[in-house]
Amino acid sequence: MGVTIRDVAKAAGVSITTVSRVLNQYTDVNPKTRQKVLKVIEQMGYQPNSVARSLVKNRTQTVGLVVSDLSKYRSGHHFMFDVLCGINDRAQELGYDLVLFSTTPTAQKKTTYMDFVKQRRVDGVVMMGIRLDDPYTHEVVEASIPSVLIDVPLTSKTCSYVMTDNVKGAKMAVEHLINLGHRQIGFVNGHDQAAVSKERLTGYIQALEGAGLSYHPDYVYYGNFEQEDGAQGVRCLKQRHPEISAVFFASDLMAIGGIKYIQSSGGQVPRDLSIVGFDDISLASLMQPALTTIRQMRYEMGRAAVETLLRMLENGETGRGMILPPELVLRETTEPFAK
Amino acid sequence: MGVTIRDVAKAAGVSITTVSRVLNQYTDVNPKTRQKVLKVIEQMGYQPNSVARSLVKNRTQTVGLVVSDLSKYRSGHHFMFDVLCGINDRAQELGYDLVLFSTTPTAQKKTTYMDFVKQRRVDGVVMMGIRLDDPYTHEVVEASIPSVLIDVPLTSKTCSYVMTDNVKGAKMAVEHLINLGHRQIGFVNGHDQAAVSKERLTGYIQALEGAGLSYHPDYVYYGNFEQEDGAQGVRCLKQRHPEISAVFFASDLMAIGGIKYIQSSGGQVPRDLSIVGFDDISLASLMQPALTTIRQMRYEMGRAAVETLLRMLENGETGRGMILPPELVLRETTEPFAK
DNA sequence: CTGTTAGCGCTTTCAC
DNA sequence: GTGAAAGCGCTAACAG
Repeated sequence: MGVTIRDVAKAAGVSITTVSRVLNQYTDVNPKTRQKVLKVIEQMGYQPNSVARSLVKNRTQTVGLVVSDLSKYRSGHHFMFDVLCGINDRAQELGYDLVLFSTTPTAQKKTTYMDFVKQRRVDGVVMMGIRLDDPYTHEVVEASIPSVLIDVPLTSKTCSYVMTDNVKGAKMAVEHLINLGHRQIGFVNGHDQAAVSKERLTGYIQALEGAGLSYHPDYVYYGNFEQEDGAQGVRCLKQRHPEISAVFFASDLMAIGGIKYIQSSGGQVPRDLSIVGFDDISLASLMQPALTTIRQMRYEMGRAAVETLLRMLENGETGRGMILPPELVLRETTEPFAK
Repeated sequence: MGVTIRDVAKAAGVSITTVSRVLNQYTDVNPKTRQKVLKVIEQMGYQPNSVARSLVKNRTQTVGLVVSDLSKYRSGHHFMFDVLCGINDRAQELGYDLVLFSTTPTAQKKTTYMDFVKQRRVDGVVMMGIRLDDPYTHEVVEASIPSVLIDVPLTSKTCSYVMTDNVKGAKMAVEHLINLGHRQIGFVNGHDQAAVSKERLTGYIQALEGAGLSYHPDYVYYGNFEQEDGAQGVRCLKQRHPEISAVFFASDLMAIGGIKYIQSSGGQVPRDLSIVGFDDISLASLMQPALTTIRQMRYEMGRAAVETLLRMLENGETGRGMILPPELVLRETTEPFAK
């Protein structure tokens, strides 16, 4: 069915080597021969078989995107999708294909990360959605194949990472609240096996201390980035500490949960509680009231990940961290503290 | 670096043929030999090289997902992401890998659909986000490799499609409005090169006629599924036909644009205009007021697409259409018509 | 500048 | 039951 390099060679009256040469842009080919071959290729609609090429070159021009349980991110977590778009776009631009690999939790096939890499022979990997205590995590960092982690600040010779400056982001959020006059500020964080949670907590504390306020561990609630966790968080916090006048959430989804909770119990945002989220998902600006939040450059994170990966791959660069700046987006869910 | 079948054979004291046999679950292998080989494989951490395997078998165990300009769907169009998750999950379950192929509009690399398929040797393809007038469209339908189209009702021997029953969905939406007493019902449709737009228009007309109402082509506005198109649509419709009391939108995003427009011009939904959307994206339920809409089973569409594809691929089934049911989700943006 | 040759790692006849 | 050998489509020395 498919036309091979041999067919082209025969039709052009040259050896397959010569065809291979023009295919691979070698310069030592007689211009006339090149033209002839090119013409035949065109006519026959020949496309080199990348599988064969991969086999001999031992490179697939493919990067793997490993996500633990992609489907988990369906409802609302558009973080993943935007990063994915960035990865896909940049990979395409640089001539690489993207293959998805998501570990299904159901039917926990023991296809480990390394199995995937070894079998599919991807040239490099970017991972997201993994936790610090994930068994994969260290497998990747130690692996010989280049990798880039999204939101996990670990490096090795072959492993880089890309993440937002979460300390700064959290700090900006909380300082904004402080500037508005709030003094009792709660924090609904993500689970503690996410690197970002640790960083955001640090930022929260730094902002507090920078303003001479003391840090109450009891003002922090740990959720799982989901909407219901946000509702839970506000409920617990307000119940135990009615004096809290503002809450910072480690994700927009949780912030929305928090807002919905306040509203459903007869309150209003920001009148009864000032709220700042994190991410700036598209929902944030569409909400009523529109959510004040810390924007992450998701698409750019994806692009940067591929960029970094290919630099390790093609230039032999060594692993390093890359930090993207957050941005405070002022909208309608915060207002000055009114005693 | 990598351990090959030859290494395993040597270590196990058998020929590579035998190793290949146990790898491929052939039965004509002495149980003892099999055990020995298996043990060596385990010890050496051997993983068969799927590239080599693909070359000789001329099958890659890979399906391609072709999307025209994936990034376009970033803000708000979570339709794509959910379908993608479905595709990914089902493909994984069935032992196939997913490779993404999105055509970047910028730098319109002339890498056509067929080039991709021929080069990467994917076994089959699912396409989404393509238009009827897209050059790809017919290339795919006619191709020898199996394909499944999402939302484009075209079949051939090797081409199937999966889509929601859009006629019925639109009909349900409009009938709901009619039952509420509305008589002057506008329709903000998608662009007319989308198959779904045609179907939804049909449903709209059918509902009208079924209730003995007449169809005014002038009550239909054509947008591009984006938020701003919805705003535009309502503006035009209300301006030219102030008597319109309800509008059906061909996407939630447009419906939201419509709602925002009404609100920003001092009106209220549903008091001043009843609204029904289409899709049921996560935003819909989170909006204020929450959006009444027609739900599409996006994740299931993705799964069904892969299912169908693999049936063509592995059982030689011939192309066919698959229709998934829509569902009316009642929320807060519609109310009885009050003269 | 061009052709010959030897693999890349695997599956698959075909003998034994 | 098992092995030898051919070959998938291509690239990469190495000659000429």
